[in-house]
Amino acid sequence: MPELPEVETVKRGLESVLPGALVEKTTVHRHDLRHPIPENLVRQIKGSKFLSVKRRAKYLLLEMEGGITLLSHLGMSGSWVIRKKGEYKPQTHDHIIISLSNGRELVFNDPRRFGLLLPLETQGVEQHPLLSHLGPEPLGLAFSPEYLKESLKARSGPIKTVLMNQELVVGVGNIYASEALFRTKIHPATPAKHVAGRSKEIVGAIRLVLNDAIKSGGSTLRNYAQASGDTGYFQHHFMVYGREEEPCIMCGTAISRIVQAGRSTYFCKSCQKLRKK
DNA sequence: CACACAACCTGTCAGC
DNA sequence: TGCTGACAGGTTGTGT
Repeated sequence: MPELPEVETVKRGLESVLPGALVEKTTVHRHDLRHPIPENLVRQIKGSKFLSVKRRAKYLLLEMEGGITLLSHLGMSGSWVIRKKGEYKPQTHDHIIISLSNGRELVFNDPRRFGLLLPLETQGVEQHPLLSHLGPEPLGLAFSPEYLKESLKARSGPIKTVLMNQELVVGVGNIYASEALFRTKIHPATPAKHVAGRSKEIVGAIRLVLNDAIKSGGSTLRNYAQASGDTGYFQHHFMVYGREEEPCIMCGTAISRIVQAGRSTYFCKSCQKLRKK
């Protein structure tokens, strides 16, 4: 489920419940996620209080008392869900269950196990190898038209793939890259350097799409997106993603699907013409 | 260096 | 009904 809007939605859900809660008990059913969950995690956080919930790129950072931050990533299929104790019915692929002092349970479920949960030292956590190479936040000031222009100038790869590179800008994944490009009328296969001059539009479109999606509680395709168990509804606002063969909302032309770097890209071949330079 | 691609793992769905 | 292949919102290591 997880591009920036979905992770931001989960973050807000956790934020309303976690701060101030103490860890009473942690159960780990499976350790073998993308990185193995350290054996000492359970001991390490027992009795500790959650202080805050932050998001960096598509990562969640659960800051705890005692200088520990739980770094989490949802991968392709991960979810954090908060449930009232007693109402909890175990699900397949529930890998971690953290029982809290406020009558809730925090459950990490992840069928494909591309997700991540690592206890790190809060001090200098941004310097951790998983975070240190990340580019600017797309909704922050550092992601400026000037910055993007400079970044695109040197890249010959297709603009859609380049926008998904987390070293250039974080949080834009397969759905929102297609959606943002449709709004700029740029063909997804255009060499990035050819549209460096249109960085202002691209920045604007990315911000617009991500903000709209956050307002909608993210997109829910196959799994629950929100910590409450509710579904987001931005999927109903997709203009091109997943709409192959359906009419373009602007011109009626059938939406196309191509594969770029192994991922599906959706676009309108009439609205988004591929032009040479 | 920049880019394409496979791999990681499980579930679902279309087609035979 | 059961099998097979394609595909799924991400990231990383390897090869060219």
